[in-house]
Amino acid sequence: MLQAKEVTQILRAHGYKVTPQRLAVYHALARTTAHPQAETLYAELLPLYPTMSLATVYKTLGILCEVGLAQELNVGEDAYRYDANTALHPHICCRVCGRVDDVSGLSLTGLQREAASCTGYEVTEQQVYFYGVCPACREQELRDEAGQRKVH
Amino acid sequence: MLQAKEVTQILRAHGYKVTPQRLAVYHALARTTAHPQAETLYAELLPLYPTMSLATVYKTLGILCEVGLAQELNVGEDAYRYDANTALHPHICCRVCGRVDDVSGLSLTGLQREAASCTGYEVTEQQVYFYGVCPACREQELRDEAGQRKVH
DNA sequence: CAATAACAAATAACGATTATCTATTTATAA
DNA sequence: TTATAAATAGATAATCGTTATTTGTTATTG
Repeated sequence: MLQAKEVTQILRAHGYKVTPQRLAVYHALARTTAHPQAETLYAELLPLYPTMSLATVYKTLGILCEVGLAQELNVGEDAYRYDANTALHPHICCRVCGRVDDVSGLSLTGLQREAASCTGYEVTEQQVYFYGVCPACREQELRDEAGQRKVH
Repeated sequence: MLQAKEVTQILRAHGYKVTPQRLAVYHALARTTAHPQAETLYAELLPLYPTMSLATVYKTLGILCEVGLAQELNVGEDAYRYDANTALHPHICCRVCGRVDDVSGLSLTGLQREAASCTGYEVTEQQVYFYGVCPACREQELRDEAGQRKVH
């Protein structure tokens, strides 16, 4: 998570003005690893910035992605998610509760090179998404099964 | 690409009726490797089935995904793409022309196991997307650069 | 201090997808 | 084959995430 000073520098370097709203969106995003949607960030910021509009959140997120302070995720929901961690790393999404977590400790740079040689593309980016059931939901499922067995 | 008879069996086995429209959507999708959007399939089918509506295409694609005859892709566009090849394989998307190709010859099963052990999730699916510039667009870019040099 | 440009907020617009409703078609068994 | 019940297709409208537009405000520069 970058400091306000660094964020300011980066925005200015790309010709964008620095406003309290923009810093607030960045810090709300950088403070969490929950990969929120625009709507979630908006709801979180509204108490602090009662005049902020959802359109401003979207526009700011677009700018943050453009200048390399965030990345956009799409796990197949109806809405985008955002991540202030722009390092190359996979994400994993729980099919039960919908949470999205980072996956750290997988080396993916080899994949990119392989993909380039398979396809003839010049490969510049990649996104890796896993889907399954998170630990909390797995436990819940085990509890549910146990409960059902008692009923029978 | 499965034959109509097999598709019929699979749909019936899942309790769905088999209609000319459903077979047509499946075959239009299975015939191509371009990973079309619903709109594209609709435009392709309209001359053959003048009464078909876009809603029917969407509903049919949803059913095909549910019964395992297709999968849904999302490379970050505003619309979903669909693929009748349901085997686990990555996709690669050209940032210039937007085309989406299959990547074959990458082994991904190890990744899934690694992700499970990193996160504690039970991992059931994955999607791998690469982004870059396709061979055709790379050539075009080279030609454009050559042209610019002449002008100077 | 004036002039200019960029901005935030509000609103409307847009477009992909889904829900609803009705007439039609399919599957099934007599 | 044909009658019947259930499921479907198509038309239409609705929904919702996202983007464009407009207008008044703020910040910056000379």
